[in-house]
Amino acid sequence: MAMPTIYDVARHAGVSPATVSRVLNGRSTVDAALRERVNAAAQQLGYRPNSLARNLRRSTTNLWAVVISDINNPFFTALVRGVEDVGQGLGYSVVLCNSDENPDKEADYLRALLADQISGFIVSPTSRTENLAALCDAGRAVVAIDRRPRGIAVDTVLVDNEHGARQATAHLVEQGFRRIACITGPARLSTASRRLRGYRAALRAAGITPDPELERHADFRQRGGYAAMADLLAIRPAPDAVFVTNNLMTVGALECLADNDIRVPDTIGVVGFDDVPWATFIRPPLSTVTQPTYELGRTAATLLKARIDDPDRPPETATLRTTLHARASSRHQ
Amino acid sequence: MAMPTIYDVARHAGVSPATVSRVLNGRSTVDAALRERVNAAAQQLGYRPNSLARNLRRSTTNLWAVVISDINNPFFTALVRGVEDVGQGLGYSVVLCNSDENPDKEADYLRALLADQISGFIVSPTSRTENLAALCDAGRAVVAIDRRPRGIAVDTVLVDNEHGARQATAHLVEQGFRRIACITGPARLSTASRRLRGYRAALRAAGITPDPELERHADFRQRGGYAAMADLLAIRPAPDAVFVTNNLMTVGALECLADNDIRVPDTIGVVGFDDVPWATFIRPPLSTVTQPTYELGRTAATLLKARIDDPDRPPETATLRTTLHARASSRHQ
DNA sequence: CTGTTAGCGCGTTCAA
DNA sequence: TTGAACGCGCTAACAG
Repeated sequence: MAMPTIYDVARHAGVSPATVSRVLNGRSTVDAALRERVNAAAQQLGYRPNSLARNLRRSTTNLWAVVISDINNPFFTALVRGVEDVGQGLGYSVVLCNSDENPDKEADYLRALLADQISGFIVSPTSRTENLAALCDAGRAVVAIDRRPRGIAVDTVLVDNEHGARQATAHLVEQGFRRIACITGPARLSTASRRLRGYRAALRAAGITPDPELERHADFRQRGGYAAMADLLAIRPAPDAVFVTNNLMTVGALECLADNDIRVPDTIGVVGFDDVPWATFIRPPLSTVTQPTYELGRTAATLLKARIDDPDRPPETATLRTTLHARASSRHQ
Repeated sequence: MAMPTIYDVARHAGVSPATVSRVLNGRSTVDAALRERVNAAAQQLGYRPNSLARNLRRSTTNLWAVVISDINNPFFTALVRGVEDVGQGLGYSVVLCNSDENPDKEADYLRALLADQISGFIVSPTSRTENLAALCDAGRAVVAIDRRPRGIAVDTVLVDNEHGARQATAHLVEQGFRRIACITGPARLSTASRRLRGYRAALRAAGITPDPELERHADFRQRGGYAAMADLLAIRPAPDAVFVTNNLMTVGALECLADNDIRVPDTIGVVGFDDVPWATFIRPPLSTVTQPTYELGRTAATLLKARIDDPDRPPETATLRTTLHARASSRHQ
């Protein structure tokens, strides 16, 4: 029942363990006949190299860690899928950790993972960048995703948040909305501030002065979106449209509007950020700015692999584009 | 920059590596003064045991693998969260694999993971149970989740699918619907067949003979739900209600109804299975049968730990209850 | 091109 | 109670 070792295979094939190792890793060239015998023996015994031993020897693992800040957010899980697909293809397994946007939790995870000889990290960093810096100092391959870590040179994968927010807001302006509100995330996160900046830029470009009263910082979660929307509804004169800068807060905002029997888009036009599966079948269908989520994950994985293969390459930032899907929720009557 | 080893700590504390090991694992009793010195040295050096070496020596890992069949399904990701929370608390890391409902892919993963010395498996098994059986034969701790693996004794965590389906269907009957259709999953999956069975049982209990024409087997995904719904709409006389047995297919069914301008619940009443974040704010709010998803994960993790601690305990099946949330989508006019 | 040897870092014998 | 020595399974040196 015990798994066969490389010695079993060697004995079975009448060669030395080193030769088996060479055949299995294809590092060095081995005589065709021997190679054949080794492969046959391995096959026959159902041999699989013990990755613990292999990794101890190589002092690295075939593990990648993805540390995201909200496992309940489909944006992050979709992204992880992109990472996994690339990672699997390259022989890596992926472990997923949920920092919950908590720098201490993030620090704990990273410290533990550091000891686990994890070979690569993909992190959506919390505001505190020391954690990430510590990883880099320890010489680990690191890619930041979704947010730009401040003051530290590391491979990074982002979307053009400012552009996406500008698209969304300009679309609302075009439709004829004038008092456009914005619900964005915590100011300390680059995603939140960039999207807010894009929103403001689009307004200015249309000759509208951004009104601070119409801007709300919430928590990127459903509850926060709900509260911010409720808050905005109390303003007089009321906003006639709202741009919500992530998926979960959009759920909350829509829930709030429904609870208050406010008609979309008649009373308030809505554009959300991120894709949601129900965008097309709710009534009215929801206008969204979508991120290439899966592609973000793939890109991060690719960058990570490049970093692992060449630790000295200059850090790179990949910026992907968002797409505006204009639907009925933002149609001006 | 290299991480300190147990030898470094030993030298620093003026003891032997064996003593350090003993202190750190608390197996054997060590003189208090020495223990103190060792702890101080470890602390000071920032020592973390190399889990590769430790695990090679112990020939096990601190890794759990969760093999689910659809990573795009929030049901599974929520479940994984429950597993992770318990696992982390016990010192395990969790790797996530996506079998995509493909027995071959499942087999590949499990074979690979077997070689990785993974200490515990939580699997939502595809129809083919040999894969699971192989794991058990190899003496690994295994818990099946969501589906009942046929012909193999293994710890299992389920919900009472039949009960949940009966609840949903009985509720529709109570509301006055009479031609109630059911869109369920692939017949080979116990979840799909149990839910179908519960649906039929509820109809019979109400004196309605189940009509095979109103039963559809789809793929538990959005597209399949859409197609099945379209299919049902062509039937004459048309169904006046539909029970959809998972979240993704419910999205598809609702999308189909919206595309055809069919009013819910006026023309067709709808009850879905699984919770969805948008259930309450779409119009009409969606009636659902929800599973205690997170709790399912926690339960599986707890069972897994028990199995690891005592490989000889008799296999156990935990069955959790569903909850019916009756909302406007199933209100008879 | 192949075999022998050593050691990755740890936990666990066995003596003392 | 403590330390010395060994080996988990593998791969990278080094010889041959």
